Amino acid sequence: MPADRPARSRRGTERKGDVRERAILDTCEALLSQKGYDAMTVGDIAQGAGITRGALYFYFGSKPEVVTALVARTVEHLWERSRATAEADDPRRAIATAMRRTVELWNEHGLVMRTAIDLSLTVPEIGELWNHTADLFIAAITAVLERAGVRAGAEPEQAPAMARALCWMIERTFYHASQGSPEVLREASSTCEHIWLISAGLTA
Amino acid sequence: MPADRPARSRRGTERKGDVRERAILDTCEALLSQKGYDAMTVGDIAQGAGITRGALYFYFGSKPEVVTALVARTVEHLWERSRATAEADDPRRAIATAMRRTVELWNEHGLVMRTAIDLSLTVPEIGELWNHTADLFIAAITAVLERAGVRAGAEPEQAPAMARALCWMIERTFYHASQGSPEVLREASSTCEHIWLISAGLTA
DNA sequence: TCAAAAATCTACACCACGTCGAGTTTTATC
DNA sequence: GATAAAACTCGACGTGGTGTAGATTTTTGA
Repeated sequence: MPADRPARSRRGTERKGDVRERAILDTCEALLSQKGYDAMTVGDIAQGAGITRGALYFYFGSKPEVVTALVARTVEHLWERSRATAEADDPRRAIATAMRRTVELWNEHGLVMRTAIDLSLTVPEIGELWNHTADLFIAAITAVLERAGVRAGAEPEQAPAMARALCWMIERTFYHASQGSPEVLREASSTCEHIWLISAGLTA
Repeated sequence: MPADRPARSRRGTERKGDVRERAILDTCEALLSQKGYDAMTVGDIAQGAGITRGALYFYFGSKPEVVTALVARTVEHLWERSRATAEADDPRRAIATAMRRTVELWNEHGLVMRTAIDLSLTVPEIGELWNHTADLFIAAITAVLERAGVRAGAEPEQAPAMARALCWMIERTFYHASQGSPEVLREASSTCEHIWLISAGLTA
């Protein structure tokens, strides 16, 4: 999306509203970590962004829409960073770097990712966003598994189904671990990596 | 909890309110499946149970409390059924029966379990209930892993940590699969069982 | 400079929540 | 089977958050 700046002239054509919009999203993220989703009121967000409630409704139609935009922003960042992941030839190496990348992502964006997961059911748009993201990861895991010799195919014991289960394992494990210290997160990552390796038939 | 009936005389000392309370919980469960948690209003529940909002607040202090009670009721049922699980000597057999049991549980109580998971963050009481349940399963998985030869100990590649990751994998996989057909659920179960077996070193 | 578009504000109506106090029914006791 | 206590029910109220409407000010671009 940030690719279609028509480059009006040179000079960033930065509308005033663009700045506000970013401020709203930033405030939303901050409040999300302080009070959580439902304790956080639209008035809080507006106040934090330096405007009134009324003004906020000029930018977003509702509270969930604000959060959806925040999730979209974050998820886009995820896609950027994960584009070239897991392309190493050696499956072991691919798995190792994928997990390292994952730890980084959860360290940076854990909060938003957790709220995305939490709201996936109640806010359909967020659900789609997150499912799409998951599908990308599942595809990547599938590729690694197949390169490691796991049979392709739709049966429950073949690569895609296993990749799906592994993806959910990683999601949920990091969801919990990212609420603790970075230490905890790294250990959780080790465990996931270990199970992934074994599942790929790369038993040490 | 249903164990401490003082057995006033013989004859069930069934207070009128007990019936109402059950009606409220049943209505809550029904509405939960129809409209979801936040669409469902306290007035709806009361109406469904044949009383007014005011009367409902005699039984429960708030909407989340109603749902918490519903989760508690269901979770208690889970504990009942899972008490004697995974006690078979042969790990393979233990894993197989555990997964079969899990499929049954999610088929029967999938809805409530999903909402319990969804509300774990926002309603602390539900979070505790669910975490406790998860801990039981993790302990059971740990036992099986160790009986299968996986090293005990707190390191990320030893039994308890692996059991935790496997538990989250199963939780999340069933969470998603239980929204689809029983067919889907059984396939998901197969995949989980397969990964669990491999992780236990019982590669077919 | 000036008109259109963008941004902001205040005020309002709405809905759901949870509380209160006053009533009615059920239960236990003599 | 009368009666006091408890269990239960109701309608009305206050509160707080949501989203909308219309008037008003600021920014933009020609």
